Amino acid sequence: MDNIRSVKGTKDLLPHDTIHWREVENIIHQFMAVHGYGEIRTPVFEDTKLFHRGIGKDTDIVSKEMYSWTDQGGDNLTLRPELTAPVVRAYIQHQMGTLRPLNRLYYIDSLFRRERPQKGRQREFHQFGIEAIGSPHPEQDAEVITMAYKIYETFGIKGLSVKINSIGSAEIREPYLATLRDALNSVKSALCNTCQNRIDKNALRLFDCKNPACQEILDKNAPFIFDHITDNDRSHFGRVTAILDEMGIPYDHDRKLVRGLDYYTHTTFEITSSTLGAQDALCGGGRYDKLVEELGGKSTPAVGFAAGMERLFIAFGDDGEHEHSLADIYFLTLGEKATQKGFVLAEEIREKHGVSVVSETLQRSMKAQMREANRLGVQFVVILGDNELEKGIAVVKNMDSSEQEEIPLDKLSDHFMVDGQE
RNA sequence: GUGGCUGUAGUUCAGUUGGUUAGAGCACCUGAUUGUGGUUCAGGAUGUCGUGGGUUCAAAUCCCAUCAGUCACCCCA
Repeated sequence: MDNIRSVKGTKDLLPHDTIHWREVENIIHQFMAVHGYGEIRTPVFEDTKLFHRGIGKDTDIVSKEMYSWTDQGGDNLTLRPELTAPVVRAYIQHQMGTLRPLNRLYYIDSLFRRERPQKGRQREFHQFGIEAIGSPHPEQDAEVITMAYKIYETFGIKGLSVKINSIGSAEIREPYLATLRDALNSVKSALCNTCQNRIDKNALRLFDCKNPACQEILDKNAPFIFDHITDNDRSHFGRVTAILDEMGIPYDHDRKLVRGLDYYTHTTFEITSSTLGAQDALCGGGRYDKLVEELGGKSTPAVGFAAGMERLFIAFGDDGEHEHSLADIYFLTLGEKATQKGFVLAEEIREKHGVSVVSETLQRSMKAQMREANRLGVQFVVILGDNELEKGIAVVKNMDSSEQEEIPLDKLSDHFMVDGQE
């Protein structure tokens, strides 16, 4: 009989992990609050059509990585593989655009993609990200990129590299792709198979190919989309970089940076860290001026980024090996009566002072309980046995100094108030 | 979906050219201290050697398959 284990590509977060996750999440929440972004939480599953329309049918995500199923009522549903489309769906559904001209939103949530797991990639993973919906102006692009950079900086991540590019407005996409195909037709046979397929299906993505031979051919023959964008697009990009310069954000203009999802327009960017390995992207994002309209809303420009939580933890180079105290006080009891009384007193201490108190429920020996108290890293142990109960006192032991004193039971909870204020 | 590497105790790993009772550190438990932890000392428990088949007198060890983990490709966070 095989034991059931977590599904491939999914992970349990144990207390040892969650303590670390919560620290990071708290910093993110605080960071977002300071920037005036409000949290949004959307359902883990959506109508499959949302992703078909939002992400693009020919993308890898939609064509082969989604967890989709038909439920008992015949609805076609999908576990969200990304969060921009759901957030935009919610934005439209709740007519958030009518409340104010600009909505600044952020999220920390889990996503699902059926890929082969490897370092920095799971089937269920977590992202935090922001979506600023409503501003067409370069200031908004700059704010988003600055925030992405700054949050990694506050986390102390080393080896950061920001790459940015512009793929222009949607109107120039088709004419550009036509010239790109023309330019490559003569050398098509020299490209790798996937590149040859992409020429027709998703030509922009040619630039993502890591095959050195393909790259060489592209360098020689392929025109960059950046050189085909309009003057307006170019000045938009210039404003974005000017603000980044002013903010002291280091970046590289990477003309080959085109991103994988169909909805991007104008600015695209990515932050990588050299500490990560093969999956080196910490976060990616850009402007998506057509998506709101695409999903049935009023034409509204937007910018955002999505950042991988698991990759952030890898970049920390820290598996959460911190020694955290799980409790402040261990309530050691010996015998049935003392244990019962101890439950009442422990609760009194919790209620009065809000400190964490752990009671004994294993009926262990004193030695075993002391060892447990030490393992938990508590500062105090309250000892209550028959002897103490008879005398109406409890022994309070300070685990650092090993000193102990007798405290009358009716003064026990007050005793910790004094100590807590030291 | 494709390829490489790895599966031995809770965990990290050792286990010689196949050889009979499969080991160590850490962790855990008990005792020294009949009611006092973290140090020390003494002792203890724990394994379908990932699973299934094959070769052999004999398999943790060799072969095949399968599953799982991991890294990389693809792609992305």
